[in-house]
Amino acid sequence: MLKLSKKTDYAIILLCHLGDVDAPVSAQEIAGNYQLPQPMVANILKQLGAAGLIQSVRGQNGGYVLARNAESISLSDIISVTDNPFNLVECAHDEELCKVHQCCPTRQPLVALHRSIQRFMEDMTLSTIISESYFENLDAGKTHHETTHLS
Amino acid sequence: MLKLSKKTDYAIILLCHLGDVDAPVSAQEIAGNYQLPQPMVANILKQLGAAGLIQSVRGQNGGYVLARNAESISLSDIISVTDNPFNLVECAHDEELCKVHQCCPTRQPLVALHRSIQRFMEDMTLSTIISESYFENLDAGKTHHETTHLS
DNA sequence: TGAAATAGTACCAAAACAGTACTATATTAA
DNA sequence: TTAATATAGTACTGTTTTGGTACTATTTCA
Repeated sequence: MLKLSKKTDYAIILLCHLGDVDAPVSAQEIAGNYQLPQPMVANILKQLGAAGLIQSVRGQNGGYVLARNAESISLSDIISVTDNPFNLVECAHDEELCKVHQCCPTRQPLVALHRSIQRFMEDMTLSTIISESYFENLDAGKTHHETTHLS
Repeated sequence: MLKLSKKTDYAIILLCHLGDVDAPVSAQEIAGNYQLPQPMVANILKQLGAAGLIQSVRGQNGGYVLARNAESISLSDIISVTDNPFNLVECAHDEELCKVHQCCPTRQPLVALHRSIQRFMEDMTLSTIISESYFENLDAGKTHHETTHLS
């Protein structure tokens, strides 16, 4: 299915939060703040830490901080941690087939789609996401969330 | 996971094939031609037929034909049949939350990504796919499929 | 020393995916 | 008219992925 996993969805929220704060933020704190399942949040933060997107501070008053500035973290970076590395199609029909018959018709155009999405996700940085969500929040009172669901 | 289902992958192949031929083509014929599982192919063709993308001809010497010309069938059309209708994110964290706290930071930028992909898939028609795959096949002998896998 | 945090790992249930099976019906050709 | 070859409809199943949990160890600070 062509959609982001919840893990990715959550990860973006977590990172946005970290991008707004300077002091280390704990998993519990974020989970409470956004009403997300605490163990899930903890797990995702662990993963993001292991991937080097955020830095951990252990011990009491510990938590996580962004490891780099928000401009240098792309949506693509995030997705490769929480989803698998992005692959629109992973040549389903094996290469043998391609040799027997003509090469599968799907590859060329789907590679184009893949690249287009890939570029978009590389250009979209965490700082962009944060600033755009800021605009969103400004008139949140007016719009009243009618547009919450996509498509 | 952000990838196309095999069903969609197959569907594109099937439709490309139908776009190249005038006479009705049977499920068995296509399955044999591309070494795809015959019942799967049959099922996908059934779905594509029910969705009105292709037309069925029953009985001996029957099969399927494109119901419209290849220019008017978009990748988006195909995906909405074989995958669910495209939804990059389906607001995970429920609306209650949005009212309590600020609206989730993910929506705005992900809607942008969603729209971008959506447009791409609407602009990409079956005829485009077929012609691009034709170029691909021309030098299939030279390239020898080293670029078969994405990313 | 105890509380609060991350680190690591392993587990589990539910959903989606990929593929199969079976029965019914339509069409054509011998 | 009958057998063969198609689609039509529906339901089933095994495997993988997803979403989420649990548990133990380790680090740090008060």
